Amino acid sequence: MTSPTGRQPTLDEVAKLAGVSRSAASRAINNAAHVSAANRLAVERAVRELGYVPNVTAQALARQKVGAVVLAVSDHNEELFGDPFFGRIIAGVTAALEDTDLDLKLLLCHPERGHDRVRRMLRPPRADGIMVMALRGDDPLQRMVEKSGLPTVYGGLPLHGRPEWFVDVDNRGGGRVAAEHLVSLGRRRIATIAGPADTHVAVARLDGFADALSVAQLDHTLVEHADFTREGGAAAMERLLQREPGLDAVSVASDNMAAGALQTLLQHGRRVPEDVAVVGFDDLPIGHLTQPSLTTIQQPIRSLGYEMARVLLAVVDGEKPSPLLLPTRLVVRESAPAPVSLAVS
Amino acid sequence: MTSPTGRQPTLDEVAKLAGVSRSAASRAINNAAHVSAANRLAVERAVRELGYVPNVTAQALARQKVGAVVLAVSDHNEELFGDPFFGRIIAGVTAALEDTDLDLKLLLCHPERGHDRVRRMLRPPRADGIMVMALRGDDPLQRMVEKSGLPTVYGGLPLHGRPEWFVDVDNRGGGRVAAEHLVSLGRRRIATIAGPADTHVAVARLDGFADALSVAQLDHTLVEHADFTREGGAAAMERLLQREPGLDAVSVASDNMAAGALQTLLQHGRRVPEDVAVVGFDDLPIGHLTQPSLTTIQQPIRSLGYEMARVLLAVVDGEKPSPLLLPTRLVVRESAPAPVSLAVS
DNA sequence: CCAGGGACTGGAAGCGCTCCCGGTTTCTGG
DNA sequence: CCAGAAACCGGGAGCGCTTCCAGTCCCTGG
Repeated sequence: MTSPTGRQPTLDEVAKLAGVSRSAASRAINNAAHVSAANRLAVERAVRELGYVPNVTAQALARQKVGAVVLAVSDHNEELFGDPFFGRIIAGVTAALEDTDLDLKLLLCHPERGHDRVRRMLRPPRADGIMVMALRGDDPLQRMVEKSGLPTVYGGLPLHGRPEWFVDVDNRGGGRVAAEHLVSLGRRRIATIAGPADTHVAVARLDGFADALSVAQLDHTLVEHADFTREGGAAAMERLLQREPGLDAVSVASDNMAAGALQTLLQHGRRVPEDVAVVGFDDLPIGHLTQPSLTTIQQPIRSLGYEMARVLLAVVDGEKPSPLLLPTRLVVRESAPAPVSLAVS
Repeated sequence: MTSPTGRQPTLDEVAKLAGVSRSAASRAINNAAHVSAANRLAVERAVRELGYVPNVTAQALARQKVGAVVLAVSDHNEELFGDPFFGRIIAGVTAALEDTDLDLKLLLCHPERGHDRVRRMLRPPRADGIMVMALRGDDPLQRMVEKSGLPTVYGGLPLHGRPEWFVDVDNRGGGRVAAEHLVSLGRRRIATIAGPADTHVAVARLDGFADALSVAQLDHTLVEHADFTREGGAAAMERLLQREPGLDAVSVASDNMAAGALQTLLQHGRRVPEDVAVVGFDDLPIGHLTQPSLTTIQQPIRSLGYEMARVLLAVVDGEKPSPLLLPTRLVVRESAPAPVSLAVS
C-alpha cells in the first residue's frame, strides 16, 4: 500500500514490479488486448500492492481527453438559486456520472461579467462536453458555447434556435394541462401570469395555456409577465385584477409567483379557490405552505439533470441520442381542487 | 485568429512565430523575469495572432498542479438541496474563484454509496484543494478527506475534532441571540427545536440557546430534536406541546422547521406571537410566507462560500490563514416582534 | 516439415508545457 | 578600460501516460 517514494506510484513502478514493460502494464490496466493472462495477473497484483491509481492528468494529456464535463448555468439574479432546482439538477447529473470516472465542473456565468473566464473554460481541453442551463433571450453564453465546438446538451431549450441535443420538460404540455384543469372546473374568465418573455420555458408554458383556452373557445389574452419571483407574481396579479376584476382563475407559470399571486388575491378579498382558482408550476415545497395549498404542475427536475448527463455522455461517445421531453404531472391541492362533476356520478 | 493546423495552437507555434525559444515564450506568457521587453512584446503579439491559450492539462502535468478545487458536499436526504443554501454557497465560491483560473469541481457524496468515486477524486492529482460541507456525525467523507492529505477547508465544523482550517457561521452566537430576544420579550417558558444531534451546527445553536437561558436563570431543558425539515419541525412541536402545554416561546434551529412548528401551533389553537413567540434560523424566503411572518436569525450563506474559497486559496498558496466565524443577525418580523418596552420609553 | 498468420512484447515517440542550467550578452562601478 | 554582476537566452530533460510499430514467439494447416 505504500509507494516507495513519498509520491503516488507511477505506471513505471507498476511495470517494474510486475516485470513487464510500461506498454504492457498500460494495456493490462486499460484492459486492452494483447496482454497474456499471466502478465495481466502480474500487473493487477502490482497495482494492488502499490495502491496504484492512474494519473488522470497524464492520461488526459496523452489521450487528448479531459475527463470532466461542465455544467454551465447562466446566473441572472441568482434566480435559479432561490429555488431548490439547482441542487436537484446536480443530484441528477451526479447520479448519471456516478460510474464514469468523469468529473463535474461547475460554471456560473453572469450574463454581463466574467466572459473571459467562461471562454477559457469552454476552450478545449478544459472539458469533454458541456451542459447548459437556464439561458435567457440572447445570452452571450449561448454564442460562446456554440463557438466552442464542444459536445453540448441544453437543459431547457434556448429561446432562439433548436440545438441538436437537448433535454427539456414538456412545458407546453404542462401549461396546457394546468389550463385544462381550470377549464374543467368550469372557470370561464381565466388569466395567466407568464414568466419572462425572453425565456423559452415561459413562452412554452404560455403557448400551452393558449392551446387549452383556444380549444375551450375561451379568451386567452389575459396575460401578464413577471420574473419568476414571488414579488413579481404579486405585482402581476395586481395588474390582472385591474384589467379584469371578474377573473375566476389564474394559471401561474411558477410556484413562487403563484405564492405572490395568492397573497395579492387575498389582499383584494378574493377567496381561493371559491372566487378565483389558482394553479402553479414546479411543485416546490412552498406549495404546501401557502394558504390554501397550491395545485401545481410537477416537473421532474432531478430527472432533467440525470437525462442531460446521459445524453451528453452519449454524444461524447460519438452517438446520436435523440432529444428528450420529460413529462409533467398535475398535482391537485386546495387552490384548484378536483372537479366535483367527476366526483361520484 | 486561426491556428495553422485544425487544432489549438501550441506554445511551440507561438514561439516560432515570435522568433524566440519555447522557454522564452513560456516565461513571457507566465510573465516571469528574464525576458526582454522586445521579446515579451513579440510573444504577446504572437499569442494574440494565433489566439493561443495554454493547454491546462499540459500545464497541470508539468507543474504538478491541477488547476481545480473541489467542493464536497455530503448528501444525506438531499436535505441541503431542498433549500436555497446550496446555490448561494456556490455563488460565493465562484465569486472567490473568479480571477484565479481555478476550476470548481463538485463532489456529491452519499454517506453510504459511491465511496470509490470519492476516494478517487480525493487522490491527487485530481484537485489542488478541497472544501467540505455539511458533515454528519462521523461521516466517512471526513476520514477520506483527512487521509487524502489535500489542503482542506471545512465549511461548518464537523461534530468531532477541530480542523486546522474552517469557516463557520457563529451558530452559538446566533442561538444565543435568538433566545435572548425571546427572553427580552418577557417569555419565561422557552422551548427549542434543535437540529440533528449529530451535527455541529445543531449542537452549537443549542449551546447558544442554553447560554442565554442560563444567564436569564430560566430552564433550558425543554428541547426536542428534529431533522431540519418542515415535517420534522411540526412533529417536534407536537412533542413539546405535550411535554409543556404552557410554553410561551420556542426557538427553532431552522426556518423550515419553524414553518412546521407554526402549523402545529396554529392547529393547537395557539396564537403566534401572542401565546407563543417563535424565532427561526437561516432567513430563508419561506420566512416571509408563513402566517405570521417569521422572526429569524440571518446567516451569511453566500459569504460562507466566498470565505471558504478564500481560505482554501490561501492554504493552497502555502499561507496559514486563520479560521473564520461569520456573524449572524437577528431579523425581527411578526412571529416574535420587537420588545415594546424599548419602543418609546 | 515449413510458410504464414496471429497473439504478444517492449522500445520509442509523442501529448504540450515547465524549469533547470550552462552560456552569452549587456551594464555597472571602480 | 576591465572585472564582475545582472539580465537574458535556448537547449533539453522531464511530468506520467498512451499508442504506434517493428520485432518475437508460437501455433496452425497444407
